[in-house]
Amino acid sequence: MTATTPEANDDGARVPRAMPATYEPADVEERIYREWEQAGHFRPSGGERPFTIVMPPPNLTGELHMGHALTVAVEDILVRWHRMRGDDTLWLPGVDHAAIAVNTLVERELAAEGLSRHDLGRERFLERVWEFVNRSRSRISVQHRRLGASADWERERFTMDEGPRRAVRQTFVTLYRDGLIYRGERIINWCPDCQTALSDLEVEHADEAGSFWHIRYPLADDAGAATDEHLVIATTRPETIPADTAVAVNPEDPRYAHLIGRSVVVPAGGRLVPIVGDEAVSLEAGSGALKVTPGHDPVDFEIGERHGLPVLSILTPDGHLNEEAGEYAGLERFAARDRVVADLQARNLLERIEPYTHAVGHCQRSGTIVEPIVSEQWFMRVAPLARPALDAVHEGRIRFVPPRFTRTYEHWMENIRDWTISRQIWWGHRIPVWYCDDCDAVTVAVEDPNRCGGCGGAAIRQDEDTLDTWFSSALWPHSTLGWPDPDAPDLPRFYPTQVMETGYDIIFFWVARMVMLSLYNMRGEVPFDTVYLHGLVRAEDGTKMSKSHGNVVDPLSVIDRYGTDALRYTVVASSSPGNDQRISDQRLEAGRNLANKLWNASRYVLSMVEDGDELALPAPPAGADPALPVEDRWILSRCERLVETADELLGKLELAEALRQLRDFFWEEFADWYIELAKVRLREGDRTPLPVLVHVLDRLLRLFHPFMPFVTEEIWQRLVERRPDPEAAPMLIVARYPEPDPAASWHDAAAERELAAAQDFVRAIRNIRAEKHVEAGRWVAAYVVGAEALETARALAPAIEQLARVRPLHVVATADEAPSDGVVTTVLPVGRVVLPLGGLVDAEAERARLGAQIERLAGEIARLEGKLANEQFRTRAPAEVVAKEEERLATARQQRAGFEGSLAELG
RNA sequence: GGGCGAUUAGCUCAGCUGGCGAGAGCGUCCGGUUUACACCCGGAAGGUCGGAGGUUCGAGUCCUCCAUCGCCCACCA
Repeated sequence: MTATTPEANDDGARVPRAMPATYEPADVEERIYREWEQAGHFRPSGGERPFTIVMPPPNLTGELHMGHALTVAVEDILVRWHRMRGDDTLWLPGVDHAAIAVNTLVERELAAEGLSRHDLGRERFLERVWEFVNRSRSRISVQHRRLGASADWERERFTMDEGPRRAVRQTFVTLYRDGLIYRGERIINWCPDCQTALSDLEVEHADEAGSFWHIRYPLADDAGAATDEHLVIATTRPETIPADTAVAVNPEDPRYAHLIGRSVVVPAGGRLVPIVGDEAVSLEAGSGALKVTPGHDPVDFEIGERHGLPVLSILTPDGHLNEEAGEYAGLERFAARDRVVADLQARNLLERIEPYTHAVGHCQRSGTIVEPIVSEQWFMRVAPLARPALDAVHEGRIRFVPPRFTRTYEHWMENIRDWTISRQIWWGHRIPVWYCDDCDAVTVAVEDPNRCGGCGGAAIRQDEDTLDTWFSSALWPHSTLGWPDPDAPDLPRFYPTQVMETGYDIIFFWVARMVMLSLYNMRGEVPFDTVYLHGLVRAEDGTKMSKSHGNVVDPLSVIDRYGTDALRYTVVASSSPGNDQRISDQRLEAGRNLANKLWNASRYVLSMVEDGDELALPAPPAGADPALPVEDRWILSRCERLVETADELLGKLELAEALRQLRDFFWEEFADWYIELAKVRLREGDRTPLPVLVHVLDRLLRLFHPFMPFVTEEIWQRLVERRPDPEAAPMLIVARYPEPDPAASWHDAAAERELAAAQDFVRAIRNIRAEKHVEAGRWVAAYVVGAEALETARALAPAIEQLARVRPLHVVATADEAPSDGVVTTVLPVGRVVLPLGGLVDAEAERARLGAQIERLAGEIARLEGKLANEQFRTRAPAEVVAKEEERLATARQQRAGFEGSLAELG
């Protein structure tokens, strides 16, 4: 609690800690974070409404990406906001095991030692992985702390821990029993580099320039010998020719229909295969005849099934051709392609080569070109799960922000295909299935069995494969809360969670699957009600950040340079949901500058406070207290409106807009105007602005805190040394967030109007000074002619003098009372300002200036007159719009008359 | 082949259900050691809101078409 206890000197008097002139995040952040953590403020407080966020798994590779930093920032903002509102907030940090990525990294480490995982064997390999993972995990939690994540670290969840592992197994078993998980031989995507099966989602298609080889397939005669006739077949993958088991043509195709039933000689390998007719063959594409390679092409696989064709597999797991490929056996797949082409050419079977650009599937992880191969894998039948997942969105039980992603989600769900869930890697949740050496039974169980569920024999072996990482990720919202433990206390309290925050690139991988499997496991209860999707964070040049481009901006180095608050500000203020943003030093500087400005404005306010100052703000009467100076009533009114705006925007998850509003109020109204106005009084020994300064500062710190937690906490703790929190909150993180006052007691429209008038006067004078190059240090006399704003101008005269650097300031009621010789005049809607600048004024120039103003106003008047003369406008536009235009017209006319008067006086 | 997004000041972007005399930050220009802050203060310049139609009293905002850029989905060889 040292932070809330001011240092005492020998007399026991309070000695406020010094505040350096520049805010230094590095001196503050780590200490503040420890204070929060030690005080236990990250744990649920037991408030009435639960608010839950489960932190998305960061990248276990140990690198922190900007996208994840944004996720953490947004979630932390929401968590802090809810916590300050008294909600029972639970934020569980978690790590998923990122199976393929980790596997690859560890294998790479091994390769550097000249080893492969097979040299180590499963057990020793997994030991290596755990070493790696533990290193990464500690790095990850440090990273999150530095981002300011106010999560309950003591309850960190890792999907490979016991609890989540039970959840994975339980889900697998239930799905299996419900017939939604099955094992089968299908054509799947295979990455020869990662040497595992991949789901469709993990394959990224990219257009690549390649070739279209047009190849002659000789027709065979009845005896099976090649004839001189041939069929031309086009392919982009000649290396698969040895696996051809048929040629297919469209039965409607007049060119080829008569050939159905005959055979061709496969030009590589020489096997004799039939010509079949199949509707799937396009009449337009290629040459119209298709080579059928069921072992290495998904379309062909289906054709093969329809015609009972044999399936030939000619690829080894690492992408070489196997003995089925005959003379090409042992060649790497692309070397084989070249060889096949060369052979065909030599035998005059290559008709032509056409340049061709087509989509090629790449492994998301390794970038290697994936191969479709036939393999025995585990699959999840997702169509039955998709139905309730669609309903949940249709019925509005889950809402997307921004809503346009609803369609993306629906489209995917409606066209969903079975999910390949088994992976041939070792790190991951092992498939809870055991096979028996003595019988055909498979045992599927949550607990490791010791005998076969079929024959009871002890000779059982567990399936070697592991599950797709996204399988366990899909359980995240409930598995982290303790499911399937029936006594898990968090589950009934904190499930469903409220907001799921993530990048839109991950809707299918994660969001959709969380919805499906959570609904399934949680008896139809949705995992979260809102999916908030942020855009991608791009590099300064607009390209995607990637290591190969070398344009990755590391959040930690940004924090080192600018501070966490600056990073959070930048990344949140410039992000609207679903839209990408670019990050640059310039933007980060803006964030740092704001933190510094907060620091300095606070420094000023706090430096003004002395022992014995009255800091309590009188409670507002039903209306704002007319006894208070107008600027006090103004800022209090504006501040109340800010609270209302922030409340509304945060409720709508419009974080960026809320932050902009906070910034604008703080900088432009509080710092630039109110503090400057207050200085005038304080210099004269009037202490009455202090309660207002302290009050507004206090509200601002609270409002800003979720966004910029460190600088606000550091300041606030110094603030409460001077004026304790009314609710005795020990730290800002658990102080009360400002909420709108239902009575709107501080609203004061009159004060807002009056102060706006004073601002107009000041700006007009400053404008004239700048335009006429009056030296900034020089004090000149000025006249303010105010009709309705007269009283305000009088009351604020000392402030206007100070802010506009005019002295003496004459506040007069009519223009006659101001001089007209050697003056510069500006007519405002609220009155006019007259600056007698004598020798500085060139009468000719002033005439021109006034003339230009008159002309500008004349244009506006004409426009408004035209609009108001339009009967259609008067009848169809809402009355208040018409009234507004009429008022504008009146004001413009009045202003013009004022300028014309000044012009006439000039002669 | 389908779908989505972007196009607003020199740059990066806000502008929610149509009322906008279109905003911000950075940059530019002019002027400032006013004892919180030069990571600052004051002032200014700068946009026919990608193009063409349409709906409307009124369009940056809604509709149609087009152009450019980007993304996602898709088994067409």
